[in-house]
Amino acid sequence: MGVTRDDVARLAGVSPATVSYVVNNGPRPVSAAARARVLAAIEELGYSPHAIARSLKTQRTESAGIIIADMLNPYLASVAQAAHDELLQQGYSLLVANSSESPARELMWLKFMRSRRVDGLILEPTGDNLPFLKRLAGPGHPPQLVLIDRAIPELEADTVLLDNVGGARAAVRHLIDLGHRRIALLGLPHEMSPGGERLEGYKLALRAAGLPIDAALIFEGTFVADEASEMVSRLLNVRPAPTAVFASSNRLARGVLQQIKVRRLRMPDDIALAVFDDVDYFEWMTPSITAVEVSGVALGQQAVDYLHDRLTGAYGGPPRLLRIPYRLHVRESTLGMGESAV
Amino acid sequence: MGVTRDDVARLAGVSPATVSYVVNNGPRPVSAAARARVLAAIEELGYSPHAIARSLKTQRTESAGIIIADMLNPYLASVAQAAHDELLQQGYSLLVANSSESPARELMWLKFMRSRRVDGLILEPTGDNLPFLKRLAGPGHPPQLVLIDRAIPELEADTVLLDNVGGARAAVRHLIDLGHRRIALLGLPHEMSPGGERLEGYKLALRAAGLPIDAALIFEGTFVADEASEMVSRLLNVRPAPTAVFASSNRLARGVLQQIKVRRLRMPDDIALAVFDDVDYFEWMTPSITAVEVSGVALGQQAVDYLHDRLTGAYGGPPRLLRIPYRLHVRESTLGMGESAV
DNA sequence: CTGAAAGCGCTTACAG
DNA sequence: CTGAAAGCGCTTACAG
Repeated sequence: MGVTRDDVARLAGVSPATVSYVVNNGPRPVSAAARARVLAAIEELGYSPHAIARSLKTQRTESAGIIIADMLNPYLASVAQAAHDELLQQGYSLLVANSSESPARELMWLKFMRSRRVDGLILEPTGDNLPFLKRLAGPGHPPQLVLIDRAIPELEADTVLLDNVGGARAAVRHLIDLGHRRIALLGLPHEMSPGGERLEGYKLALRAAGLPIDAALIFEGTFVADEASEMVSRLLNVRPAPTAVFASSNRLARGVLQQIKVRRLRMPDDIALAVFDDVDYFEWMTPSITAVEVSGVALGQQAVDYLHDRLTGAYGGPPRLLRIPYRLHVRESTLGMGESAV
Repeated sequence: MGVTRDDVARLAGVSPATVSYVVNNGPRPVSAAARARVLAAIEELGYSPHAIARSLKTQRTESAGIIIADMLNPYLASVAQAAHDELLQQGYSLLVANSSESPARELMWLKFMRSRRVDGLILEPTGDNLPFLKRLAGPGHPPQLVLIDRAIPELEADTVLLDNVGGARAAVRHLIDLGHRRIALLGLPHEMSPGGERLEGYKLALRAAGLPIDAALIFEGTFVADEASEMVSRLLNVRPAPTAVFASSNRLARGVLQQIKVRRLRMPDDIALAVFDDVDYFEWMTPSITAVEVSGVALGQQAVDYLHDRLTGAYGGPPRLLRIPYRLHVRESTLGMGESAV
């Protein structure tokens, strides 16, 4: 706006320092008379303190960044939203960025966040850029790094993950309990921790039931939505045919729904479906979709809490790791319409 | 990180100014030898230019803000994502904030964005805070304001809206063409432009067909999702019963799906449904849902283009207003399963 | 092609 | 309770 602290000081007839003390409510007292004159001058001029200049002096920006793969994914959107709300409570703002699963873009954003001197950084890592991250996340100096969703064991950083193994195992066990013996896995890339761990949960459930692990039923997908449908198409053509599918993400589930529609199949009679990651619509679709719910809100809040502990010095110990629990919602896509408890 | 331009200058054996000229590639030439020494020193020290300090001097932050009602709404998420991507192209970062439909929270964010000196601000306004916005959006000084989704005629600002009237009219006309005579409207708050305009489109379609406008069939909702289901419940109890519903938002549509599920109704036989705002799942549900698609991506990009024009001085004229066109996707929730063209 | 220096708008120790 | 002043890390006109 062009109006600075000095303008306010001049109009109020005090020193610039006094204006600062009024604006910041401290750290030293200001007489009631001077305060009143300053506040009146601020009002009259429409003065807005320059947060950028303040940051330069204080060496804190009161801001955090979050880099996620895709804010259109409702799960990640809820993580970002929760982080946003939680940070707001603590007086921080949030810079949201999309890596789009691209390591190059991730690196660009990492550099950007560093140049903007964010106090904290929440990262859903692509898995690359390890050397850069190691330098960035050195202890003591900002930004304070918290990893979410995907583990990077080589990095000394607080991490919040999902209980991928538990959730996948529970979903597949549920399918087995219903009598399914040929259960296909629609997986995320196995080399990343969510993909690998959901695959592991799938295998554990089969093994526990004494069922064979058939490589022909295991499909490894990418994050690209369009590929899902084609992959499901191949999956449905396997013989003997699978009677159930466990989809490792809501994106992959969409591919299943798409093929079911195109082929005019019925759930669960022709094929049963269970999904990792619940979406609002799953509950109100017909048939409703059985899904493992993992709270993006809980994950986002936890990440901010970890950040906050470090930033305030409330915690200074070794890296922490926490897993957000899952909840299995059994619905009509596995149970059938008649038995539904809606 | 603590390492500053002066550290680099010292190690490279040049003046601090020369470091700046290398980092910024100008505005004056640097000898190849000096450049090489500077680059080596930057690499060795891990120097990261301090964007905050730079902003203070240049008076530009190369950042923009967006304040939307709710980033969990897939439509608004796509707007934010598109704005993010478009700004990225132009070297800007984006600060995302949620007003949650709260004027107080909106005001807080407006002040925050101003104090952070964002160059541009994209706002989906709650409708309040007009005096503050008027001062904020004075011509010439930052932040440059662009309104989205909701008009505020009293404000001199570029605005990007949806073709609410056209989209609603097309959907209701489609229902009329199928023979429906009692069509209920599930509306957004009428006093805001999207709610009012979608209501107007509904009325226009009825009038054009010579049908009466029955106040008993018009429901005015809020943005709270939970209320939708209860409102739909009342709607379905109107006698004579409506044979079709036009839902003015994806949130409201969820309430319809919920009641349809609870009451075990069939679409479109018991009740037909058309929705303003398409959601990915609508296409793959059974029955698939007829919806008016409005591109959040187009809206986000257009908002950024408006911003960019102003920021670069490419446009300096009077406020502009643009409406994003709609597209009606006719699906099974109105057409029936047999006739579907999937 | 290069350096010394002013200044962006603040905070806060120093001195009264 | 208050003011004058140093300094945060940069950019860029000024002078050579």
